[in-house]
Amino acid sequence: MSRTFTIGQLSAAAQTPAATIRYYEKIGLLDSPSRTGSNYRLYGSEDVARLSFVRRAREIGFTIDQVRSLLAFSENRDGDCCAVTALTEQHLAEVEQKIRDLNLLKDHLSRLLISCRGGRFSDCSIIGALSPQQ
Amino acid sequence: MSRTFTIGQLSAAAQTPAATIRYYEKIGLLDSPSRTGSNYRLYGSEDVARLSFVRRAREIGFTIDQVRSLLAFSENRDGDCCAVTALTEQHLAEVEQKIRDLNLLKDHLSRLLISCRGGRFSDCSIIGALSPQQ
DNA sequence: TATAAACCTTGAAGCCACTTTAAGGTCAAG
DNA sequence: CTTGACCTTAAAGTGGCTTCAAGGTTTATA
Repeated sequence: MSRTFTIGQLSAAAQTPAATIRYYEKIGLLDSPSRTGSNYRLYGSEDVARLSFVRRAREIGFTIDQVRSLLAFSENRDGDCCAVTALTEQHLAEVEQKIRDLNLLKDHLSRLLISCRGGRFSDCSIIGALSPQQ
Repeated sequence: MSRTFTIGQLSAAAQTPAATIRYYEKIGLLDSPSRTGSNYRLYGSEDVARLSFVRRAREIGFTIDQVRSLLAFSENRDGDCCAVTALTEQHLAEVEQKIRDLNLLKDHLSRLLISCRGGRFSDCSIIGALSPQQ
């Protein structure tokens, strides 16, 4: 027989704030747990596993909707793994695009800083670069 | 004498949706403009310049609060440029941190994809990596 | 001149993924 | 028996907008 957890214990076990757990329940990402006589939420070990899964997927940047899909996939052990691979590939492509965008931005900011030789605002090349018609 | 702009014309001139212009006015990033007899907002060329400045600063990732500071700096032509440089350096540091984080994430996702050889969900190494106690 | 299309107005709600606040009820330790 | 740590809920706040609903105005066309 498995032990039970209050929301605070689940929070500690799955490294997730209690408010976030309630939020996940509210949006239907986690099932409503049973309650004690005094209306406290009461979880089991399987809830720790499920929430840890959610937390890890979120940590590596999947959206809530993607996590919903991943959870569904993970609970249908006979399905084909391709759907998971496709989701992950799509996510990877988005991450790579973000990296490209941020590298362009980084170069832009670096160039702005190099061009700036100090002095007054009226001479500031950063302000100048943001101002129109220059 | 400079020409006037309706919100739609300002929107086109500064490449910013009208709803965003109203939002910027609401949060005090842009001044309330004068109005026509029929209560339409009426802008001048200086508003095009100011909004273009805001749009460019936002495009390179400054927060609204940072843009507020940059605007204040740019209108005080006698001040010292260091404040602008400091803001830009701080922003650059944040961008560089994000790039590092995303590169770690990218490597993590790539490794997950390489390890996945297809098959059923029960064999899926991606699902496995997200599940606890593995 | 009628009318339709394209503009403008406001306030409020929606987006994402939470976090924080307010105002309480419950439980274990000293 | 009271203090403090836990739990409950609903609602509002975060950032930076976008979208919606329900109107009023102006311009182009038939």
